Amino acid sequence: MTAEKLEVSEKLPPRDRIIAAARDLFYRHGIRAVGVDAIAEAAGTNKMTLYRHFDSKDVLVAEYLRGLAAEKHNVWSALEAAHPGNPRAQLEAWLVEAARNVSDPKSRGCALANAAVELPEKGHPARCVIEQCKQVGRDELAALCRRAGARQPELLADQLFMLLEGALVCAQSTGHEGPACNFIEAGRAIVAAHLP
Amino acid sequence: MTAEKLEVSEKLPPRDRIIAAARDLFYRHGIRAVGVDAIAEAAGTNKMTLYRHFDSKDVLVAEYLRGLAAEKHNVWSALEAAHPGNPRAQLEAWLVEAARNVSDPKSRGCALANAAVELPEKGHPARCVIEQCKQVGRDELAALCRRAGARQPELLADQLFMLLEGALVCAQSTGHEGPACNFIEAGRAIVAAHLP
DNA sequence: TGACTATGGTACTGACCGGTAACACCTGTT
DNA sequence: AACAGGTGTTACCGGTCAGTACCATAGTCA
Repeated sequence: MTAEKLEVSEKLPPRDRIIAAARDLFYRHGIRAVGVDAIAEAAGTNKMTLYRHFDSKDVLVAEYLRGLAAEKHNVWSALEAAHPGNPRAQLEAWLVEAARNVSDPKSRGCALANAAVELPEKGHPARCVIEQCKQVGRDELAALCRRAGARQPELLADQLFMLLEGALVCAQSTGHEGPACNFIEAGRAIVAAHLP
Repeated sequence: MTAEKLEVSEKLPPRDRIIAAARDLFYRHGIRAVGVDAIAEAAGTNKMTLYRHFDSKDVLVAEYLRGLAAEKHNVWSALEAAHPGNPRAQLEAWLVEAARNVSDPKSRGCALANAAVELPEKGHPARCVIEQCKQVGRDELAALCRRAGARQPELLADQLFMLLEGALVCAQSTGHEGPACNFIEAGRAIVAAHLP
């Protein structure tokens, strides 16, 4: 854990470097396992500067998750841009992209879901970020399923959503050679069963 | 976190009380969030007695998970006993039992999967317990799917396994009113698509 | 009675945690 | 030259963590 050298671009302002370091360390080792000292060191700065930008570790965690949620939100417009007016192709592309995440050997699951496991306290500032991001993701997926002509778009979206979350957590428990490697095949079968 | 009173049967030997307290606290608050002092206090004993029975916190964690894994293993014989010679009914009963876990408001997901999220270090003594338990569970489920006459029993088992893991983690992220409440409907649809 | 074992109680160590105080520096602006 | 704001550095605080030393007690068996 010590001497985590700064792999972060030097020219960025300290706040951005801290966020980048937090992303890396929180994701790889877990939120509770990483101290603010380690983050500051990996960011090439120190604890004082960190606390000048974030009131506490908890709000840094929330900010870290907010950044990830914002990036996830961009996925939907990217899908529309890649296959304009073709929701079925967008759904297939969503499956492919999700499978890529699942099978990535560096993957350690969904950072939001992992944070929900690590931070069960009801009032933690990160929890509203988690819940809102997951809710938005499911609703976007349901809208896509509806545009694709699914007979029960809400049910299809829930099935795919649970399948993806399950694949990501399976990859952490049983490794990437377990049930997770059947993710895309399972997803395609579910989609096919819902489309006329 | 302080003054977690001992809800543990008094007459059990200290080792059993410690395991029982660890189960409760580790599951509710997370493994890294609970110290050995809190476990000893909740067990009605003290830290010294705890360390006389467990070499370290890490082996206590492994023992805690081993106990859960052993209980999970009993589920399969219970299913066979409840519906002898009727694998399709066993599969439906498995779904019902899983849905009961998913929708339980006290549920905080699968303790094994949560531990895998909290303990990413490769050499942790808990990791082999987690991997073995999950592997056995999936294989038992696949065997049941085969007995039930599924056309692709391995694929069906992986689908159901991922669906369950996903439902459990969804319940922690988006609450029990999110996609998780469609678990049993989703599971039945998947099963129906695989049975002739 | 005496000896042995398991347990309880207290106090401690050394490390680490989140968070803060005080001060030096550097850079740009005017 | 004077100032101001953001940054770096060091040291510190109180608390908690995992783990241990030491001793007192209770029960059990001989």
